[in-house]
Amino acid sequence: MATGRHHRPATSRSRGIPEATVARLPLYLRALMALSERSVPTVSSEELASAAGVNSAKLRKDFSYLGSYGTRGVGYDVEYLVYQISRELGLTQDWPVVIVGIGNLGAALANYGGFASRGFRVAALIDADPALTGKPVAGIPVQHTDELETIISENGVSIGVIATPAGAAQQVCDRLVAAGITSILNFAPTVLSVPEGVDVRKVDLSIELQILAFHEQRKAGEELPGAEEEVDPAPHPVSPPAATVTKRETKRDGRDSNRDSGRGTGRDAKRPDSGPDGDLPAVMPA
Amino acid sequence: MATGRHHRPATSRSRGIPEATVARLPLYLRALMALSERSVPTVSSEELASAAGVNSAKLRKDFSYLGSYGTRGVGYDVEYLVYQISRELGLTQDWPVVIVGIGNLGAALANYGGFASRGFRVAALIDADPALTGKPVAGIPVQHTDELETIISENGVSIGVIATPAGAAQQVCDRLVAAGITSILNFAPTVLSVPEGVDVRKVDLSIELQILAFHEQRKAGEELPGAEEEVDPAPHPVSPPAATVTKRETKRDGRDSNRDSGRGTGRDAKRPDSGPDGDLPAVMPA
DNA sequence: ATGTCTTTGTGAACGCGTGCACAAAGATAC
DNA sequence: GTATCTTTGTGCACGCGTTCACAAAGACAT
Repeated sequence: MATGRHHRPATSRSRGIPEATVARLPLYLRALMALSERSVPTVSSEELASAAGVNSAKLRKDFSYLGSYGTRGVGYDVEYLVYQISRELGLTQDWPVVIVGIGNLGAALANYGGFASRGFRVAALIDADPALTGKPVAGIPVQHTDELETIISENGVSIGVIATPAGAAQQVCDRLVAAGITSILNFAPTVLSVPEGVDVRKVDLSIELQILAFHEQRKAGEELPGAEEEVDPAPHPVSPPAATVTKRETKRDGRDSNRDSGRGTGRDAKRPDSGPDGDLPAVMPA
Repeated sequence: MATGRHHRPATSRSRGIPEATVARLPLYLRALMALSERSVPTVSSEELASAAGVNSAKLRKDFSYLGSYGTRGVGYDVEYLVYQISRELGLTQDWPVVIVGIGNLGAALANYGGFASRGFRVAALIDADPALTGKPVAGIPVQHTDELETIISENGVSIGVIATPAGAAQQVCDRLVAAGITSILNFAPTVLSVPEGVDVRKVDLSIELQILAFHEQRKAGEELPGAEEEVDPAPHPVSPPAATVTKRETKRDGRDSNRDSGRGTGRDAKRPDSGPDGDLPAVMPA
């Protein structure tokens, strides 16, 4: 309970630009700036789309939300479009950013070049470790967490980056929000709860890898024509699952369950009680 | 167009688990392991959902794709569910991973604890800089790029992490794929093109910040009822886009040669100046 | 001018994802 | 056994996002 709203009305009803489109604008902008760098005057939707790795129809529709900035029969003026997208994204103004948690990751972020390239500027580095205080990272001296509120209000910071351990993230988040931050980029592997009106985006290495692993496993399974899937047929020769849990016995041990007949949709999956296919024991087996 | 396929059929038609669900499974798993740590035997969809920061109906529907693992009137068995999700994600097996590009970010990733926690294991660190070769990072000696193919084939690596500068990413990507990698996590700010069958997920700090900036700008605009917003009312005195780069050569590679000489007139830029909708005509202010 | 050619902008159809709301299933009490 | 209560599993509807396909718009040629 009390978990903060995770998202806005999602409709972005104010100016009617779909979220999915907003998420792609930076991609287009990057491609356009590369073209600009090479002094290319105009691009067609087809060219730009392939440079950005998207479908050309999608790109045109995305741009249509911004207005009609193209010329039929010719394409889009690169410089003009760069400016329009930059303005739409709010990149024509300066965005001071604070990074909280200057460990390996925080330091890497501070050093990241692409940071300052656009309108973003690292206003301060903050860490709870007194040993770090004053030490320069990426040319910026680390400040102690005690200064957090002061730094944010004095610099008018509205975007914060959390690169702390998971345990400290929610606490840091709360302080950031209380201090006036309204946008957070979270690198800690935790679900942050924030009041309405505060945006949170998360970057989670572990989750990304797990998603890749899922697809990887599926690929490996399909590879073989033999219809092996569902219940893992092959006992893994690798180490048993790192179940560090090993807690007390599950009092509800008789959990056999079973695999229903695949896609149970269409008919309510009758769950054959005490199925004959004794699947797996209650907890992480070998 | 030669540009690689961007995505799969997106439907994951093989086993019918929606992509959106797969992306949430790691979230559930994390919440479940926290519960397991505290020896909680069962959870309701409501509790687990709030811990994972999602809607309970969504969670139930997600789990329904995996099978019927709950008990009505009670909830879900934590240990059992941990195992089921782990298995579904392929986390019951060992996934060796290589990290290419051991700069600030690559080193931070190598040191990242959550990496090895699950089935993932850093099999090797690879960098093109000879000065780094042999130096241990996070306890693992960096190996030179020359060894890339050998490392991957000998260790049976199928997942690669790219943490190189943008310029090197595609090249590294091509070598990884040629060596047998079929899943890539890309931290370089570039669109990678890969052959079909290879999965790419990207993590892009700059894009995330730009998305936040967009919302931040919108918030600031709505804040004041009748204040500044919309298109900036003060259009810049029109100055030709030729500002920064005045090159004009259209010698772009073939395929558009049909109208090469045509638009060469010095002041060709004549796009929607003073367009019908009366928006601003200006361009990027340098 | 008229015609042809290229490329945009968008209406419309479709599919996926989300959330509601409720019947079904099991636990628990009696 | 029956009744009640809790919580799952899912049918259904709705809205967002993607894609197709084409008319409209402008450039260019004659």
